[in-house]
Amino acid sequence: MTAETMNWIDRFEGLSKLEAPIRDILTNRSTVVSVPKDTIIFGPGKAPDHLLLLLQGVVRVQQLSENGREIVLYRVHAGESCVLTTACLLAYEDYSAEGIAETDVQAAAIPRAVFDDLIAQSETFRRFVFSAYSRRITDLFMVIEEIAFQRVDIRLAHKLLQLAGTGGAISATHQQMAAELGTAREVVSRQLREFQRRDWITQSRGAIEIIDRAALEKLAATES
Amino acid sequence: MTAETMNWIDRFEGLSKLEAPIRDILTNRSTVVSVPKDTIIFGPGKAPDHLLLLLQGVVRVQQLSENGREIVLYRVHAGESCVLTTACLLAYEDYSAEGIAETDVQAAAIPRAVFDDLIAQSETFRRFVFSAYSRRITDLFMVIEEIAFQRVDIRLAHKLLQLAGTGGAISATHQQMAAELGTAREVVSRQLREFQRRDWITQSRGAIEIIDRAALEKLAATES
DNA sequence: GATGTTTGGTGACTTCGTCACTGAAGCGAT
DNA sequence: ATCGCTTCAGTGACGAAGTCACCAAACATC
Repeated sequence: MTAETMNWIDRFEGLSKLEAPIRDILTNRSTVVSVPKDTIIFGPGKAPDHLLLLLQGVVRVQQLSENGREIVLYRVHAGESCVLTTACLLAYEDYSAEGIAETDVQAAAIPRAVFDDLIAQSETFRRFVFSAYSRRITDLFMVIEEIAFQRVDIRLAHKLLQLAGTGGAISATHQQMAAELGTAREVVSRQLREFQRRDWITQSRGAIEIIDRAALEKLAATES
Repeated sequence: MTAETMNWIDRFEGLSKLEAPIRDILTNRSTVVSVPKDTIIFGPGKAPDHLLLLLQGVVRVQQLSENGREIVLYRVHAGESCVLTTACLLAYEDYSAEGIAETDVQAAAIPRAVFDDLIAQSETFRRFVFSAYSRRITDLFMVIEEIAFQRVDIRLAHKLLQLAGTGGAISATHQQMAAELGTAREVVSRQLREFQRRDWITQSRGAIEIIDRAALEKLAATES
């Protein structure tokens, strides 16, 4: 229980220098939870009472609108924390963002009271938390900048490169790609058709494969 | 110096129940600064090393893009804190948002080290800070939702009502209104012309006056 | 193989963003 | 006052993006 369970702390950049007594609090007063893929971890009317530190897997945080459209805000990967949940804990208003397990997920859940203790007692932990906030806010700024000022073809090229594995294969429907960019399905379909016409990608139902990575990178690097 | 200077703490909802020793730290180790209108309080390459608590005035936080366009993210009013600056303190990346004094501004500046002390020692202060973060993040979510999913005429009507004083007068150029919404000046001009045609507003150089508030409210309440 | 569901394709149309240019309004200096 | 400069707003043409209604192909299920 000691060497084995304490190890997860070191997976977090920023927590490796954590003071010994704080490490103990963290290991003893948090629980490791497993969440199956596609579970809604938090969302409207489902406020979590724990801070989650992701050990394994990916959580997608997205925003829903009344008219059924959605946009992906950012992803939380292993080694990162879901600070939005702490924000949510204290939010007087409900907000409409939700977090979904994109893969099977393992996370360390820290109860609200323990979180408060850790913040009070450890400067290292404080740095970790505020740095996480900072990163998320920066992410949100980038999302705003992109949807407000960037053309969709550039953003789509960017996303394709970002989502593609080393082989260039992407498993996503046009609808899902539209949600990534916060636009409409038809817009994505048309852009992908154009990419295909230029032999930059090939498509099949629910899948996209990048053929000419260089061309997409060139488009993605376009200013304005 | 005592009764007079300690008073500003009570202007902050969330700090009124602050423990006495913490109040002392706050009053003795922070300085009240005055900033003239239009000063850039923080921005790219100008990272502040203080947390600011706004005593008087309004700070506008906005995002700039490479191609010269801009969008207003939110405003900080008296009684609120500029948490973004703390995020900025720890941000490893520079971000492109900037804070501008929209009026003459008075603020209590808390040095980074004192901020850390206060966070460590006072649960009340922690609540205050995290609650402020939560509010800002909610604001950013709303901005994203609006620019991604709302029509500009609805958003413009909304902004006009929001910016108008009790008399219905707004002092802003079309360019400034465009920045409020993150759109182009021509778009705002066309929409305002349409509003004027319907006798909802009157315009003159650098000023807009609301005539038919009810009509604008009806439009702003439109779904989708 | 028949049926229903999901996914993608399409055309027509509206809304929004961009570009290039015009003219009007305000302001300061002489 | 009036000349010149700067800021602000109006305009038309066009391209990009979002919306709507509908269809067809691919897949899933029975």
